[in-house]
Amino acid sequence: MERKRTKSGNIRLADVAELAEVSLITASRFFSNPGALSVGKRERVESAAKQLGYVPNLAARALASQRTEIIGVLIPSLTNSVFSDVLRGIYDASEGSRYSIQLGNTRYSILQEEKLLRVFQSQRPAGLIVTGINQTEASRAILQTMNCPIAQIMEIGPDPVDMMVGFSHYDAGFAAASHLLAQGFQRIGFLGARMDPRVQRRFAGYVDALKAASRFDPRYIVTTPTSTTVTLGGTLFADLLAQAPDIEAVFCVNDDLALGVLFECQRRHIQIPEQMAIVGFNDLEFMASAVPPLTSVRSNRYEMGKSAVTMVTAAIDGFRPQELVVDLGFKLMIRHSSIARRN
Amino acid sequence: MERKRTKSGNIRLADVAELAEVSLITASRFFSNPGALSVGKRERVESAAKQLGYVPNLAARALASQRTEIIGVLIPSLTNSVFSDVLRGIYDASEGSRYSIQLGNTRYSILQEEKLLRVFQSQRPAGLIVTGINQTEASRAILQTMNCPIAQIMEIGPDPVDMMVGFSHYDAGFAAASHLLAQGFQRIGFLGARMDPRVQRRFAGYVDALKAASRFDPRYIVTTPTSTTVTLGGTLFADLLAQAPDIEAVFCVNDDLALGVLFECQRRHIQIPEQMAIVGFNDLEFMASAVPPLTSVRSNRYEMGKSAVTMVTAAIDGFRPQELVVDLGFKLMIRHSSIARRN
DNA sequence: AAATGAAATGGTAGCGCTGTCTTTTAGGCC
DNA sequence: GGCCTAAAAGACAGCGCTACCATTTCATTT
Repeated sequence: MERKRTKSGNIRLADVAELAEVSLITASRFFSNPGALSVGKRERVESAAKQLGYVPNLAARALASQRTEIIGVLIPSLTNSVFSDVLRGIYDASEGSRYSIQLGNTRYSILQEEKLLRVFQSQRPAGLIVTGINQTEASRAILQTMNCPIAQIMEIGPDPVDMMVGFSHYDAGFAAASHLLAQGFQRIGFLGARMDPRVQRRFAGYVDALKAASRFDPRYIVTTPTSTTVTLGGTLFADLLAQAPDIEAVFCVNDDLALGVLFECQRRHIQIPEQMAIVGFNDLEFMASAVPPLTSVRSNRYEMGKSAVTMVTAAIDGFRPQELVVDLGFKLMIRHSSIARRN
Repeated sequence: MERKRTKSGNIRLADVAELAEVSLITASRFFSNPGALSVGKRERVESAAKQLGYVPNLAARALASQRTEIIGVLIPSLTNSVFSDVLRGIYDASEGSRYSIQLGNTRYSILQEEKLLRVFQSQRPAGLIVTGINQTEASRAILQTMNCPIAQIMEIGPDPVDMMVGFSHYDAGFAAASHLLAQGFQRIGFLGARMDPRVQRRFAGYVDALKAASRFDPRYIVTTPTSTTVTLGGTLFADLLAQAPDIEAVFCVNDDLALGVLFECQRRHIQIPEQMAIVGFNDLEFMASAVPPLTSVRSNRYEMGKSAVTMVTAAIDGFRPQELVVDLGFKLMIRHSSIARRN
């Protein structure tokens, strides 16, 4: 594989064109629209590029064409497995397209989100995916000026910036609490950690469900701004038991907390569901194989990521979806941990 | 905020320079080396940029300067929480620097890795982080030509492409098995899933430890190429029990499998550790709060990501680390699940 | 006051590619 | 064979920025 030395030492498209004995622009077309070349030239360019080991320069392409093939993605956490699933959907969908993903981690801070948005601005992304509907005023302003399709994911709400894919966390929280009420539980606790906007809406759903049944009591609620762990689930549950020993059931705002509660119950020899019902949120894989299997609220996280990319890429290509707001819903996975003792 | 209309409709550095009444290059320097400007001009450029809402164009910058501030990262999985931790380290470290991360998901395929490497080539990244030491020949060749600092992470081994941060999975597997042997367990099973190169090296460590103690028996081994889940842990354990009912202990190649084994034992009323000892791998957070707490091998995943970025960025800036291969080690976290019944 | 050198500023030429428009060639029809 | 149309190929300018080198400014030294 002999190397042509050019001024800069890099192999440029011009070198390929020269070797293939075609014009620069014809070589360029080979990469953007090979069908436009005659068979002979197509083959010549192809073999010349291969022979020289030509690698296109994306920066030059972006500058000349005034567009990129980058989709910026902003998520609040990398460790939370909820977002791993969303990301997997995003990366899976992007692989089928010509777009690549630029990921930013906001760590649940809307200020960090704003900062990352400014970085994205410099990249001129072709599309954008952001988490949630609680952006700062400045972030909203930036989004408005970015002039590219934008999807807000994880939840749906009023006043979308552009497109939305998610579900109602309020409804999901309401459904979880209602399920426990329907099973005949009366004193239903709430365990919450890292009270981000979506968690708070689940909480609001829980509160309203209990109030509607005249079962609401602030003594049943334990929350902390700390981030979630399994161990924390045990700790919070211990706090809840201390402040409301008569508690019958507990709705955990995510599955890690629920697992922590399960372990704490095992430690204290509390029977599930006979002495304590448990409902989690997200329906991570382990919930179904726990002993006993734990009830949870399943959301279509993978689908959410995938749809977001599909919608954004379609919009980039000029096919804006009919429905700009897509509700992917949720499903209450009722398992042994929340089946009524009486009823 | 009035807008200057230029030919392209975008605000360019030239517009900022014009408004600030300085030359183009002075405006450019404001962003690359503000200290080189006199106070007066610095302020004029700053306010002009702000007034116009100027956003630098990274593609143009990359093209003109012939370098980028992108660090490419290739990992095999987004759902495996091992890599979430590594990624968190990577993103945390990158935030302190001026570099941004471009992430690729290889899904444990070295062919996919090769493909993504070609994509990265087009971006001309300033540095690269790849997972493991098992690349294809072609991938190695690409890495060689990329002419930027490269860190291989997760494990260490012979023949580094450039730099390495990790630990010996063989030693860790050997240590886990040795611990069980030292506790007096004689029939020690192995549960493995998604047998990637690192898992296989852990397995080799287990095999050699048992062979050294003359305790090796292939009947004690159950593996599957399927990807890991908690549920799978239970299933594999059931298979192991079926083919070797006299098993006393089990070394699980990761913590999800170990949790599955725990649940399966609970289901079958098998006492841990009296009737069955369990050792996991990775030491995910839940291991310590399980009932009983589960023994595992802790690796410094977050540190691994962080160090990799630190080493790569230092190398980009011309400060190649003294030690090109960094062994971050591992730590056997001995908990109740593997404490000997006799001894 | 002249000489010196460092700091501050500017001019110019690309970086590698694609959009736009123009020219050439090939193909189809009477 | 001549004419028309479409396909294929090319010329050229310029995307927005920085590297490189040249020039100006100004404080300091003799």
